[in-house]
Amino acid sequence: MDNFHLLFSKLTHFKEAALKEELFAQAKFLSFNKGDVIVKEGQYVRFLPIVLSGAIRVFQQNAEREFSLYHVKSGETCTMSLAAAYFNNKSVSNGIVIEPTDVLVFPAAFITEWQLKYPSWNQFIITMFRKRYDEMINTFKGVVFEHINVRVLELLQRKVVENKSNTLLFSHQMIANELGTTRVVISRILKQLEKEKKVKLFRGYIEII
Amino acid sequence: MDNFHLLFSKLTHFKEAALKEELFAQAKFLSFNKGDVIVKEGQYVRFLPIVLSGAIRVFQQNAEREFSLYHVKSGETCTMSLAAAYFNNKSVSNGIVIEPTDVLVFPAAFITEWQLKYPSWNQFIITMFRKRYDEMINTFKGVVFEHINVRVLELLQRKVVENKSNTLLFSHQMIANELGTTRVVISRILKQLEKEKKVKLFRGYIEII
DNA sequence: ATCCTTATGTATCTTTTGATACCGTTCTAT
DNA sequence: ATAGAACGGTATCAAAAGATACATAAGGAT
Repeated sequence: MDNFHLLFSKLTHFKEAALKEELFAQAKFLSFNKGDVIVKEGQYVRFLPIVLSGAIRVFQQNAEREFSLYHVKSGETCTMSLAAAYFNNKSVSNGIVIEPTDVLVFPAAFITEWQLKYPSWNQFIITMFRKRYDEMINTFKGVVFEHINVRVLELLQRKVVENKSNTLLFSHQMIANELGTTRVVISRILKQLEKEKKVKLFRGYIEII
Repeated sequence: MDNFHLLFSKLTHFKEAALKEELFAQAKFLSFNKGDVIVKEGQYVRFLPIVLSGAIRVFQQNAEREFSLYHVKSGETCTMSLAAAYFNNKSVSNGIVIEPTDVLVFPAAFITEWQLKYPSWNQFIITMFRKRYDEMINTFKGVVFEHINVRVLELLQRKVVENKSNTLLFSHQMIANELGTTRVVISRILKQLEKEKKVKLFRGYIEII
């Protein structure tokens, strides 16, 4: 299978032959490693990324803490970049690669152009906005209405489904960064969950029961 | 000034003459009173609202609490409705009118159709998505990184700017509902702010100093 | 005037979360 | 092998927020 078909086997949203050709013609392929910074809050965004494989974590931070807004996975784009790139504006969030990741990037100008020309591109954009809204509102609800212990357990259960595995390669610090709290708090809660026979703790990973 | 021009004096985003005509042809005018429910979480959304005057509060709730995501004001639309209406899906939030409000509503089908035909409509849609993201992320940051006393003061200061007045007609309960906490907590914090000479408290309103 | 609702003030107690500190263990790089 | 970093456990104390209860006052309706 050549690159063209490999690419579109992962990007099933796009229907129009002309769109596919344009996508292929304009795309730059980029590969990133774990820890690479894609964008920092305050930086200008001039390119729209679409993830082919791997994952990017989009998060907010202050001096002591971080919390995740969402993860961008295969076939998805980052609506924060989209909203910024469209107006040649600054990013309001940070994006960092959390596993080896292949990305396509497109110059921002095409976002609008293709929206007007290709219904499936437009649908892709709106679908992404919708998906991120849903994710953010759920996170929001968690933060406002739930205690951290509940949020930790829900996060773990969600990841079990996503990863199709009961063993999650998370350090306590990573969980703290997802949820906007500190490592000590997470360790305390995980220990309690272990007492309740809901998880088993190991160095560098957690088993959900 | 006839209705047509009155309408578009408030909706300055829309440039194309043909779009204006279509908007006018397809729109239904609706008037709401304070307290009217526009949409409830879980309801299907089949129409896109654009506010002409007044304001709609979009919020989440559980058994005991509420918190606001954003307010939809003159010239704006609700991106939550947009995302839902586009896919003929259910609303993930609640919308309630907080002052007498005039609204235009359009059948959902036109959202896409006009996006493909009219660049200024498309820009309007993306602008709204961007604006709501910014608002939600700021709220988000507040919830995760700031204590409630800071969030209360920031809310009041923001409203002073928005309303162009140092006197805000807010009850303590309203502030609690904005921020996702309880009346008692807000009363306690406001009293503290009063001691610090940052506000003056009255029945039914607050003066910001 | 009387009753009812809404708004606010405040005290008390509990729970949750945060901050700090210190420890031992495991892994990695040299 | 050894040093240093990353990881996790836990104790102690402080602060923030929540829950509950009760009181007073203002405003509206009849």
